[in-house]
Amino acid sequence: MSTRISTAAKLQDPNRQDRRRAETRGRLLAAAKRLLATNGFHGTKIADIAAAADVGTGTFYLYFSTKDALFADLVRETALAAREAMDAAKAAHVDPRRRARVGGETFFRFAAENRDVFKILFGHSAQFDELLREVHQPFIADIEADFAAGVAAGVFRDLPPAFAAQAIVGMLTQVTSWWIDRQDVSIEEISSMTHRLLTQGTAVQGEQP
Amino acid sequence: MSTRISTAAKLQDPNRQDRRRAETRGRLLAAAKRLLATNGFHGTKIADIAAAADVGTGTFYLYFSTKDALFADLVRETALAAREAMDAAKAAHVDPRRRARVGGETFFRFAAENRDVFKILFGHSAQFDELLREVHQPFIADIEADFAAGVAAGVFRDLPPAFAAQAIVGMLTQVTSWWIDRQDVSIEEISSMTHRLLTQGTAVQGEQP
DNA sequence: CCTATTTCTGAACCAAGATTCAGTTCTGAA
DNA sequence: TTCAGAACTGAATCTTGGTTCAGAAATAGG
Repeated sequence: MSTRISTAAKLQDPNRQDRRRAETRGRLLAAAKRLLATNGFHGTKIADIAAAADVGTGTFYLYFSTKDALFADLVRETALAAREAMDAAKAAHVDPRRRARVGGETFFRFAAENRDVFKILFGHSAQFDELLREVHQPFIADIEADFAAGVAAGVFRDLPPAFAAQAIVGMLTQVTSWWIDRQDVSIEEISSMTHRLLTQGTAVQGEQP
Repeated sequence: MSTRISTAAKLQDPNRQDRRRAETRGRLLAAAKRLLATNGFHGTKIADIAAAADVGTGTFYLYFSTKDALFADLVRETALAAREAMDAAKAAHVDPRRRARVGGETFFRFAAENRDVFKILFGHSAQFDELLREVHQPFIADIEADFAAGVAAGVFRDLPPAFAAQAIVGMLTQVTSWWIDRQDVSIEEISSMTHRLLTQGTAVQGEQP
Protein backbone atom coordinates (compact mmCIF):
# COMPACT_ATOMS: atom_id res chain seq x y z
CA MET A 1 0.00 0.00 0.00
CA SER A 2 2.62 2.51 0.96
CA THR A 3 4.44 1.36 -2.12
CA ARG A 4 1.47 2.19 -4.31
CA ILE A 5 1.20 5.67 -2.93
CA SER A 6 4.86 6.34 -3.20
CA THR A 7 4.87 5.09 -6.77
CA ALA A 8 1.94 7.31 -7.68
CA ALA A 9 3.61 10.28 -6.09
CA LYS A 10 6.77 9.52 -7.93
CA LEU A 11 4.98 9.46 -11.24
CA GLN A 12 3.08 12.65 -10.83
CA ASP A 13 6.18 14.39 -9.62
CA PRO A 14 9.56 13.13 -10.58
CA ASN A 15 11.55 15.81 -8.77
CA ARG A 16 9.94 16.04 -5.43
CA GLN A 17 13.32 16.28 -3.81
CA ASP A 18 14.13 19.55 -5.50
CA ARG A 19 10.77 20.96 -4.59
CA ARG A 20 11.16 19.84 -1.01
CA ARG A 21 14.54 21.47 -0.83
CA ALA A 22 13.30 24.67 -2.34
CA GLU A 23 10.41 24.72 0.04
CA THR A 24 12.58 24.23 3.10
CA ARG A 25 14.82 27.01 1.96
CA GLY A 26 11.82 29.21 1.38
CA ARG A 27 10.45 28.51 4.83
CA LEU A 28 13.78 29.38 6.40
CA LEU A 29 14.02 32.57 4.41
CA ALA A 30 10.50 33.65 5.25
CA ALA A 31 11.02 32.93 8.93
CA ALA A 32 14.30 34.80 8.89
CA LYS A 33 12.76 37.87 7.27
CA ARG A 34 9.93 37.97 9.73
CA LEU A 35 12.04 37.46 12.82
CA LEU A 36 14.81 39.82 11.74
CA ALA A 37 12.32 42.56 10.97
CA THR A 38 10.60 42.08 14.29
CA ASN A 39 13.45 41.42 16.67
CA GLY A 40 16.46 42.79 14.88
CA PHE A 41 19.67 41.01 14.12
CA HIS A 42 20.78 40.48 17.67
CA GLY A 43 17.36 39.54 18.92
CA THR A 44 17.15 36.71 16.44
CA LYS A 45 18.87 33.41 17.12
CA ILE A 46 19.53 30.81 14.47
CA ALA A 47 17.65 28.39 16.65
CA ASP A 48 14.64 30.73 16.53
CA ILE A 49 14.69 30.93 12.78
CA ALA A 50 14.97 27.18 12.47
CA ALA A 51 12.17 26.64 14.95
CA ALA A 52 9.92 29.14 13.19
CA ALA A 53 10.60 27.35 9.93
CA ASP A 54 9.86 24.09 11.71
CA VAL A 55 13.21 22.49 11.04
CA GLY A 56 16.15 21.54 13.22
CA THR A 57 18.87 24.01 14.08
CA GLY A 58 21.45 22.29 11.97
CA THR A 59 19.27 22.42 8.89
CA PHE A 60 19.81 26.15 8.70
CA TYR A 61 23.42 25.53 7.81
CA LEU A 62 22.49 23.29 4.92
CA TYR A 63 21.06 26.38 3.22
CA PHE A 64 23.01 29.35 4.49
CA SER A 65 26.66 29.49 5.33
CA THR A 66 26.44 31.80 8.34
CA LYS A 67 24.07 34.15 10.05
CA ASP A 68 25.93 37.18 8.76
CA ALA A 69 25.80 35.84 5.22
CA LEU A 70 22.05 35.35 5.39
CA PHE A 71 21.60 38.88 6.64
CA ALA A 72 23.87 40.34 4.00
CA ASP A 73 22.14 38.40 1.24
CA LEU A 74 18.75 39.53 2.40
CA VAL A 75 19.81 43.14 2.51
CA ARG A 76 21.58 43.10 -0.83
CA GLU A 77 18.79 41.27 -2.55
CA THR A 78 16.17 43.67 -1.26
CA ALA A 79 18.16 46.74 -2.11
CA LEU A 80 18.70 45.45 -5.61
CA ALA A 81 15.03 44.71 -6.08
CA ALA A 82 14.09 48.16 -4.85
CA ARG A 83 16.52 49.80 -7.16
CA GLU A 84 15.40 47.77 -10.14
CA ALA A 85 11.80 48.68 -9.48
CA MET A 86 12.71 52.35 -9.36
CA ASP A 87 14.84 52.18 -12.46
CA ALA A 88 12.10 50.45 -14.37
CA ALA A 89 9.55 53.04 -13.33
CA LYS A 90 11.82 55.95 -14.13
CA ALA A 91 12.79 54.52 -17.50
CA ALA A 92 9.46 55.61 -18.94
CA HIS A 93 10.28 59.27 -18.42
CA VAL A 94 12.88 61.77 -19.44
CA ASP A 95 11.89 64.89 -17.56
CA PRO A 96 13.94 64.91 -14.33
CA ARG A 97 10.97 66.19 -12.37
CA ARG A 98 8.80 63.39 -13.62
CA ARG A 99 11.49 60.83 -12.93
CA ALA A 100 11.88 62.06 -9.39
CA ARG A 101 8.17 61.88 -8.78
CA VAL A 102 7.82 58.41 -10.19
CA GLY A 103 10.97 57.18 -8.48
CA GLY A 104 9.74 58.33 -5.12
CA GLU A 105 6.36 56.78 -5.55
CA THR A 106 7.88 53.49 -6.59
CA PHE A 107 10.13 53.56 -3.58
CA PHE A 108 7.20 53.97 -1.22
CA ARG A 109 5.23 51.30 -3.00
CA PHE A 110 8.14 48.92 -2.75
CA ALA A 111 8.54 49.66 0.94
CA ALA A 112 4.88 48.96 1.54
CA GLU A 113 5.05 45.68 -0.31
CA ASN A 114 8.14 44.57 1.58
CA ARG A 115 7.61 45.86 5.05
CA ASP A 116 9.59 43.19 6.78
CA VAL A 117 12.64 43.27 4.64
CA PHE A 118 12.45 47.00 4.36
CA LYS A 119 12.77 47.34 8.09
CA ILE A 120 15.86 45.24 7.94
CA LEU A 121 17.22 47.43 5.20
CA PHE A 122 16.56 50.93 6.45
CA GLY A 123 15.38 50.60 10.00
CA HIS A 124 18.09 50.39 12.59
CA SER A 125 17.87 46.68 13.10
CA ALA A 126 20.24 47.34 15.92
CA GLN A 127 20.12 46.35 19.51
CA PHE A 128 19.84 49.98 20.52
CA ASP A 129 16.59 50.63 18.78
CA GLU A 130 14.95 51.87 21.93
CA LEU A 131 17.81 54.06 22.99
CA LEU A 132 18.04 55.71 19.60
CA ARG A 133 14.32 56.25 19.47
CA GLU A 134 14.41 57.74 22.94
CA VAL A 135 17.17 60.09 21.92
CA HIS A 136 15.71 61.13 18.58
CA GLN A 137 12.24 61.73 19.86
CA PRO A 138 12.85 65.09 21.58
CA PHE A 139 14.55 66.44 18.47
CA ILE A 140 11.59 65.46 16.40
CA ALA A 141 9.17 66.89 18.91
CA ASP A 142 10.99 70.22 18.90
CA ILE A 143 11.06 70.45 15.16
CA GLU A 144 7.45 69.42 14.94
CA ALA A 145 6.43 72.17 17.34
CA ASP A 146 8.46 74.77 15.50
CA PHE A 147 7.04 73.69 12.20
CA ALA A 148 3.49 73.76 13.49
CA ALA A 149 4.08 77.28 14.76
CA GLY A 150 5.34 78.28 11.34
CA VAL A 151 2.29 76.85 9.67
CA ALA A 152 0.04 78.66 12.10
CA ALA A 153 1.92 81.87 11.40
CA GLY A 154 1.41 81.31 7.70
CA VAL A 155 5.08 81.24 6.83
CA PHE A 156 5.39 77.49 6.30
CA ARG A 157 3.42 75.38 3.89
CA ASP A 158 0.49 73.50 5.27
CA LEU A 159 2.00 70.04 5.64
CA PRO A 160 1.38 67.75 8.60
CA PRO A 161 3.98 68.78 11.18
CA ALA A 162 4.59 65.19 12.22
CA PHE A 163 5.53 64.35 8.67
CA ALA A 164 7.59 67.47 8.13
CA ALA A 165 9.54 66.86 11.31
CA GLN A 166 10.52 63.38 10.19
CA ALA A 167 11.56 64.64 6.80
CA ILE A 168 13.66 67.43 8.26
CA VAL A 169 15.36 65.25 10.81
CA GLY A 170 16.11 62.66 8.16
CA MET A 171 17.65 65.24 5.91
CA LEU A 172 19.66 66.82 8.71
CA THR A 173 21.11 63.62 10.04
CA GLN A 174 22.00 62.17 6.68
CA VAL A 175 23.53 65.40 5.46
CA THR A 176 25.48 65.74 8.65
CA SER A 177 26.95 62.29 8.60
CA TRP A 178 27.97 62.88 5.01
CA TRP A 179 29.48 66.23 5.83
CA ILE A 180 31.11 65.41 9.15
CA ASP A 181 34.30 64.11 7.64
CA ARG A 182 34.63 66.56 4.81
CA GLN A 183 37.11 69.34 5.28
CA ASP A 184 36.08 71.15 2.14
CA VAL A 185 32.62 72.34 3.14
CA SER A 186 32.36 74.96 5.85
CA ILE A 187 29.69 75.14 8.49
CA GLU A 188 28.34 78.24 6.83
CA GLU A 189 28.07 76.49 3.49
CA ILE A 190 26.48 73.33 4.75
CA SER A 191 23.93 75.20 6.83
CA SER A 192 22.96 77.53 4.08
CA MET A 193 22.67 74.79 1.47
CA THR A 194 20.53 72.75 3.77
CA HIS A 195 18.40 75.70 4.71
CA ARG A 196 17.95 76.71 1.14
CA LEU A 197 17.00 73.23 0.03
CA LEU A 198 14.63 72.86 2.90
CA THR A 199 12.86 76.18 2.50
CA GLN A 200 12.92 76.61 -1.26
CA GLY A 201 12.91 73.03 -2.44
CA THR A 202 14.59 71.66 -5.50
CA ALA A 203 12.37 73.02 -8.23
CA VAL A 204 13.39 76.18 -10.01
CA GLN A 205 9.81 77.15 -10.52
CA GLY A 206 6.78 76.36 -8.47
CA GLU A 207 4.89 74.30 -11.02
CA GLN A 208 4.78 70.56 -10.80
CA PRO A 209 4.89 68.80 -14.14
CA MET B 1 64.16 61.71 50.75
CA SER B 2 61.11 60.05 49.33
CA THR B 3 59.34 61.23 52.43
CA ARG B 4 60.21 64.81 51.69
CA ILE B 5 58.79 64.62 48.24
CA SER B 6 55.65 62.84 49.25
CA THR B 7 55.06 65.33 52.06
CA ALA B 8 55.56 68.24 49.78
CA ALA B 9 53.18 66.83 47.27
CA LYS B 10 50.61 66.25 49.96
CA LEU B 11 50.86 69.82 51.13
CA GLN B 12 50.59 71.49 47.79
CA ASP B 13 47.64 69.33 46.90
CA PRO B 14 45.52 67.96 49.69
CA ASN B 15 43.02 66.17 47.41
CA ARG B 16 45.18 64.47 44.94
CA GLN B 17 43.08 61.35 45.25
CA ASP B 18 40.01 63.06 43.87
CA ARG B 19 41.95 64.56 41.04
CA ARG B 20 43.51 61.23 40.24
CA ARG B 21 40.15 59.58 40.20
CA ALA B 22 38.61 62.23 37.99
CA GLU B 23 41.52 62.04 35.64
CA THR B 24 41.30 58.28 35.27
CA ARG B 25 37.62 58.56 34.56
CA GLY B 26 38.29 61.25 32.02
CA ARG B 27 40.89 59.16 30.26
CA LEU B 28 38.52 56.23 30.08
CA LEU B 29 35.73 58.40 28.72
CA ALA B 30 37.94 59.98 26.10
CA ALA B 31 39.27 56.63 24.99
CA ALA B 32 35.76 55.22 24.84
CA LYS B 33 34.50 58.09 22.69
CA ARG B 34 37.33 57.81 20.29
CA LEU B 35 37.19 54.06 19.92
CA LEU B 36 33.41 53.87 19.72
CA ALA B 37 33.33 56.53 17.05
CA THR B 38 36.02 54.79 15.07
CA ASN B 39 35.19 51.14 15.46
CA GLY B 40 31.57 51.12 16.48
CA PHE B 41 30.03 49.46 19.48
CA HIS B 42 30.80 45.91 18.51
CA GLY B 43 34.24 46.68 17.28
CA THR B 44 35.22 48.12 20.63
CA LYS B 45 36.16 45.82 23.49
CA ILE B 46 36.31 46.90 27.08
CA ALA B 47 39.88 45.70 27.11
CA ASP B 48 40.62 48.05 24.20
CA ILE B 49 39.16 51.03 25.99
CA ALA B 50 41.08 50.25 29.14
CA ALA B 51 44.29 49.76 27.21
CA ALA B 52 43.80 53.01 25.31
CA ALA B 53 43.26 54.78 28.61
CA ASP B 54 46.33 53.04 29.94
CA VAL B 55 44.64 51.27 32.83
CA GLY B 56 43.85 47.65 33.58
CA THR B 57 40.70 46.01 32.28
CA GLY B 58 39.10 45.80 35.68
CA THR B 59 39.54 49.49 36.29
CA PHE B 60 36.86 50.21 33.71
CA TYR B 61 34.30 48.71 36.04
CA LEU B 62 35.27 50.99 38.88
CA TYR B 63 33.92 53.88 36.82
CA PHE B 64 31.19 52.45 34.63
CA SER B 65 28.73 49.74 35.49
CA THR B 66 28.57 48.00 32.11
CA LYS B 67 29.51 48.55 28.51
CA ASP B 68 25.90 49.17 27.54
CA ALA B 69 25.52 51.74 30.30
CA LEU B 70 28.56 53.66 29.16
CA PHE B 71 27.27 53.73 25.62
CA ALA B 72 23.81 54.81 26.66
CA ASP B 73 25.18 57.54 28.89
CA LEU B 74 27.39 58.85 26.15
CA VAL B 75 24.53 58.96 23.68
CA ARG B 76 22.05 60.53 26.06
CA GLU B 77 24.51 63.10 27.29
CA THR B 78 25.47 64.15 23.77
CA ALA B 79 21.92 64.35 22.55
CA LEU B 80 20.99 66.48 25.51
CA ALA B 81 23.90 68.82 24.94
CA ALA B 82 23.02 69.18 21.27
CA ARG B 83 19.45 69.94 22.06
CA GLU B 84 20.33 72.48 24.71
CA ALA B 85 22.64 74.23 22.31
CA MET B 86 19.90 74.42 19.72
CA ASP B 87 17.30 75.58 22.21
CA ALA B 88 19.58 78.28 23.47
CA ALA B 89 20.29 79.51 19.97
CA LYS B 90 16.67 79.47 18.94
CA ALA B 91 15.54 81.24 22.10
CA ALA B 92 16.77 84.54 20.72
CA HIS B 93 14.23 84.43 17.91
CA VAL B 94 10.51 84.25 17.43
CA ASP B 95 10.09 84.05 13.69
CA PRO B 96 9.83 80.34 12.83
CA ARG B 97 11.95 80.82 9.73
CA ARG B 98 14.68 82.46 11.74
CA ARG B 99 14.49 79.77 14.41
CA ALA B 100 14.81 77.05 11.82
CA ARG B 101 17.83 78.70 10.27
CA VAL B 102 19.57 79.23 13.57
CA GLY B 103 18.65 75.79 14.85
CA GLY B 104 20.13 74.13 11.81
CA GLU B 105 23.29 76.10 11.97
CA THR B 106 23.73 75.30 15.63
CA PHE B 107 23.20 71.66 14.91
CA PHE B 108 25.95 71.62 12.33
CA ARG B 109 28.25 73.55 14.57
CA PHE B 110 27.65 71.14 17.38
CA ALA B 111 28.30 68.19 15.11
CA ALA B 112 31.56 69.70 13.99
CA GLU B 113 32.66 70.32 17.55
CA ASN B 114 31.80 66.80 18.63
CA ARG B 115 32.70 64.66 15.70
CA ASP B 116 33.46 61.56 17.65
CA VAL B 117 30.43 61.52 19.81
CA PHE B 118 28.28 62.67 16.97
CA LYS B 119 29.19 59.62 14.98
CA ILE B 120 28.13 57.48 17.86
CA LEU B 121 24.86 59.34 18.06
CA PHE B 122 23.78 59.56 14.44
CA GLY B 123 26.14 57.43 12.48
CA HIS B 124 25.30 53.78 12.29
CA SER B 125 27.82 52.65 14.83
CA ALA B 126 26.68 49.19 13.89
CA GLN B 127 28.60 46.17 12.88
CA PHE B 128 27.15 46.35 9.38
CA ASP B 129 28.51 49.73 8.54
CA GLU B 130 30.18 48.50 5.41
CA LEU B 131 27.24 46.52 4.20
CA LEU B 132 24.87 49.42 4.67
CA ARG B 133 27.21 51.78 2.93
CA GLU B 134 27.58 49.37 0.06
CA VAL B 135 23.84 49.08 -0.24
CA HIS B 136 23.05 52.78 0.06
CA GLN B 137 25.70 53.89 -2.34
CA PRO B 138 23.94 52.95 -5.59
CA PHE B 139 20.76 54.70 -4.47
CA ILE B 140 22.70 57.81 -3.78
CA ALA B 141 24.55 57.58 -7.06
CA ASP B 142 21.29 57.26 -8.98
CA ILE B 143 19.71 60.19 -7.27
CA GLU B 144 22.82 62.24 -7.70
CA ALA B 145 22.86 61.56 -11.43
CA ASP B 146 19.19 62.40 -11.79
CA PHE B 147 19.61 65.55 -9.83
CA ALA B 148 22.59 66.63 -11.87
CA ALA B 149 20.58 66.05 -15.03
CA GLY B 150 17.81 68.21 -13.61
CA VAL B 151 20.22 70.98 -12.81
CA ALA B 152 21.68 70.78 -16.30
CA ALA B 153 18.21 70.95 -17.77
CA GLY B 154 17.53 74.00 -15.68
CA VAL B 155 14.59 72.53 -13.80
CA PHE B 156 16.35 71.95 -10.48
CA ARG B 157 18.09 74.52 -8.37
CA ASP B 158 21.81 74.74 -8.68
CA LEU B 159 22.89 72.84 -5.59
CA PRO B 160 25.78 70.38 -5.51
CA PRO B 161 24.28 67.07 -6.64
CA ALA B 162 26.33 65.11 -4.11
CA PHE B 163 24.82 67.17 -1.35
CA ALA B 164 21.31 67.04 -2.72
CA ALA B 165 21.45 63.29 -3.11
CA GLN B 166 22.36 62.86 0.54
CA ALA B 167 19.59 65.15 1.62
CA ILE B 168 17.02 63.41 -0.51
CA VAL B 169 18.02 59.93 0.57
CA GLY B 170 17.98 61.01 4.20
CA MET B 171 14.52 62.44 3.87
CA LEU B 172 13.21 59.42 2.00
CA THR B 173 14.54 56.83 4.38
CA GLN B 174 13.48 58.63 7.52
CA VAL B 175 10.04 59.39 6.18
CA THR B 176 9.63 55.82 5.06
CA SER B 177 10.57 54.27 8.33
CA TRP B 178 8.12 56.62 10.05
CA TRP B 179 5.39 55.81 7.58
CA ILE B 180 5.96 52.08 7.16
CA ASP B 181 3.81 51.11 10.12
CA ARG B 182 1.08 53.68 9.72
CA GLN B 183 -2.13 52.47 8.24
CA ASP B 184 -3.62 55.93 8.01
CA VAL B 185 -1.43 57.41 5.31
CA SER B 186 -1.77 56.03 1.81
CA ILE B 187 1.04 55.57 -0.64
CA GLU B 188 -0.42 58.35 -2.76
CA GLU B 189 -0.46 60.71 0.20
CA ILE B 190 3.03 59.98 1.43
CA SER B 191 4.52 60.25 -2.03
CA SER B 192 2.82 63.49 -2.84
CA MET B 193 3.66 65.07 0.51
CA THR B 194 7.26 64.08 0.14
CA HIS B 195 7.44 65.23 -3.43
CA ARG B 196 5.82 68.53 -2.59
CA LEU B 197 8.13 69.17 0.33
CA LEU B 198 11.13 68.24 -1.71
CA THR B 199 10.32 70.31 -4.78
CA GLN B 200 8.61 73.29 -3.22
CA GLY B 201 10.26 73.43 0.18
CA THR B 202 8.71 74.55 3.41
CA ALA B 203 8.50 78.27 2.87
CA VAL B 204 5.25 79.75 1.67
CA GLN B 205 7.08 82.49 -0.15
CA GLY B 206 10.49 82.50 -1.67
CA GLU B 207 12.05 85.15 0.49
CA GLN B 208 14.39 84.24 3.29
CA PRO B 209 14.02 86.38 6.36
C1' DC C 1 58.08 54.31 59.00
C1' DC C 2 53.48 51.70 59.70
C1' DT C 3 48.66 50.68 58.93
C1' DA C 4 44.15 51.39 56.90
C1' DT C 5 42.00 52.66 52.92
C1' DT C 6 41.58 53.46 48.30
C1' DT C 7 42.73 52.37 43.66
C1' DC C 8 44.24 49.42 40.38
C1' DT C 9 45.21 44.90 38.01
C1' DG C 10 44.60 41.18 34.64
C1' DA C 11 43.99 36.35 34.71
C1' DA C 12 40.06 33.45 35.48
C1' DC C 13 35.19 32.88 35.10
C1' DC C 14 30.86 32.57 32.62
C1' DA C 15 26.92 33.19 29.59
C1' DA C 16 25.30 33.34 25.15
C1' DG C 17 24.71 31.81 21.05
C1' DA C 18 26.87 30.51 16.52
C1' DT C 19 28.55 26.42 14.40
C1' DT C 20 29.53 21.46 13.90
C1' DC C 21 28.90 16.60 13.46
C1' DA C 22 27.81 11.81 14.39
C1' DG C 23 23.77 9.68 13.98
C1' DT C 24 18.69 9.30 12.19
C1' DT C 25 15.05 9.63 8.85
C1' DC C 26 13.46 10.16 4.34
C1' DT C 27 13.62 9.54 -0.84
C1' DG C 28 14.26 7.37 -5.25
C1' DA C 29 15.88 3.78 -7.96
C1' DA C 30 16.74 -1.12 -8.61
C1' DT D 1 12.20 -5.00 -0.23
C1' DT D 2 16.67 -3.09 -0.09
C1' DC D 3 20.15 0.15 -0.32
C1' DA D 4 22.83 4.51 -1.41
C1' DG D 5 22.58 9.00 -1.04
C1' DA D 6 20.16 13.21 0.35
C1' DA D 7 18.03 15.74 3.94
C1' DC D 8 17.54 16.46 8.54
C1' DT D 9 18.42 16.61 13.64
C1' DG D 10 19.72 18.75 18.07
C1' DA D 11 22.97 17.93 21.70
C1' DA D 12 27.77 18.95 22.22
C1' DT D 13 31.49 21.96 21.05
C1' DC D 14 33.80 26.44 20.52
C1' DT D 15 34.49 31.17 20.44
C1' DT D 16 34.07 35.65 21.99
C1' DG D 17 34.22 39.04 25.02
C1' DG D 18 31.79 41.06 29.11
C1' DT D 19 32.32 40.78 34.01
C1' DT D 20 34.32 39.49 38.50
C1' DC D 21 37.54 39.06 42.18
C1' DA D 22 41.56 37.89 45.00
C1' DG D 23 45.51 40.08 45.51
C1' DA D 24 49.09 44.01 44.37
C1' DA D 25 50.28 48.92 44.31
C1' DA D 26 49.52 53.54 45.80
C1' DT D 27 48.05 56.96 49.09
C1' DA D 28 46.63 59.31 53.45
C1' DG D 29 47.01 59.82 58.09
C1' DG D 30 49.32 58.93 62.44
